[in-house]
Amino acid sequence: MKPDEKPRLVMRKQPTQSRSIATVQAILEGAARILVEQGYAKANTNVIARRAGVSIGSLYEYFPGKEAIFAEIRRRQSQELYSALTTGVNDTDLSSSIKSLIETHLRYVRENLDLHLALTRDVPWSAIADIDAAHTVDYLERSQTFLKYRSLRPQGDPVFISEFLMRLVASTINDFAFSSPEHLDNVQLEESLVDIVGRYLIPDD
Amino acid sequence: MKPDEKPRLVMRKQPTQSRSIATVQAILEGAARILVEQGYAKANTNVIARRAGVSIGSLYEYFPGKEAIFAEIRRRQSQELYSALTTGVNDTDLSSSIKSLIETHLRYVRENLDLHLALTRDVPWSAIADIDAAHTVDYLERSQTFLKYRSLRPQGDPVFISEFLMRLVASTINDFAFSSPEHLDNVQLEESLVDIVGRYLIPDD
DNA sequence: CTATTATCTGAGCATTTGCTCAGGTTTAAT
DNA sequence: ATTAAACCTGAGCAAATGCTCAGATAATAG
Repeated sequence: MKPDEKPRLVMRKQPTQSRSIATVQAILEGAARILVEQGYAKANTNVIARRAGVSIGSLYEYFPGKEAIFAEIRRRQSQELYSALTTGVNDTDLSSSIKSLIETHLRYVRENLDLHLALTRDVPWSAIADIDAAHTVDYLERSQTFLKYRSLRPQGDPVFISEFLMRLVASTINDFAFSSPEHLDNVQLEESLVDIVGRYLIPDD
Repeated sequence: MKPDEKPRLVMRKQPTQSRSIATVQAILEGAARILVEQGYAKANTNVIARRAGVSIGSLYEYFPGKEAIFAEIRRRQSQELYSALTTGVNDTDLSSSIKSLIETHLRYVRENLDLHLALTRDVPWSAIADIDAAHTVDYLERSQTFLKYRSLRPQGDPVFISEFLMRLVASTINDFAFSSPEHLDNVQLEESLVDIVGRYLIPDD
């Protein structure tokens, strides 16, 4: 029997009144600002509270520490991306679904560049480890059922192929955002991604 | 005239005697251990020094702070990977060079998994931002001259295509290491990468 | 109107972390 | 052997950070 440790990455309680919802919102926005402008190291709870225009006591009312704040920010961002990706997929046209996924992902990264970069660069893995996991699983299942019943060029496990392509697209976009953000607006990037995935997946007929 | 700030990411001085070289080595190894086992947040200078069996004073003799220690670790790791990648490339056979790059990169990540993950996950961007830059530039130049004088299927800027593929391969491997390390030993991963890149690049003849 | 619950405040103590410095030891040079 | 330079030590202070708690204010319920 472990003396069950207190969770350090989830909110202590959910705000119910509109006043407190605003408070939490202010904290999250303040934290995001500090993160983008000063980096994770300088984003301590006192600084966040001041920037949010909220007392330090209120902050600890809802969050057990700064990790939990950024975990929550990440959760919301992740949810937003996932929703966007999901809506673009239709179950009948493979090519157009691929194109839509890449387009949507690129657009999302462009539109949230600063926060997206700061979150993935600076916030320690331990704080955001399992957050995307649920979405990823969900996402994988979708794309798997999608691919499984189609005859595709590459031989081998469709489950793996599905994961492989998903990670390839996402990580390539992230890497460009990281190291070469000027290319996010370069049409070549989108075209190349669509091209390489399409060519890999679809038989030459 | 800026009051030129002291660099916070480079070693204060190079050790010359064998004794001090060993000290620095111990510090780097201790730091790497702590990083892997406890994470960046818990790796403060006092802990690192104790783990390295070195006094805190000695640590500050060589490093201005913990960021510099991990920057140095990163520099050495990056150098190792870059050397490995470079040797595998020959200037005549495109297919075999691609295969070699992918193989080498995968082997490197497999063999340094824990440290590699900890470095990219936990160590803040600010500490390792420009370290890979030099290598990347170098690397890009090589692959560009390599591709530029060859007729390739994809139309468009060969400079971009070169960067695109480099980032695609590297980031996909890293992403699997991150989120799906069990697949690093899966032959499908290597095969798929070789397949997708080869098919993208090389005309159907 | 009263009681209860939710929310907010910020001074301030405890803990952690960063880092120096005065003094000691080892190595190299002459 | 003597001196100089390189190297090491760790107590301990300054600064940063984490977090609580006693008490105030606002919303809601009965």
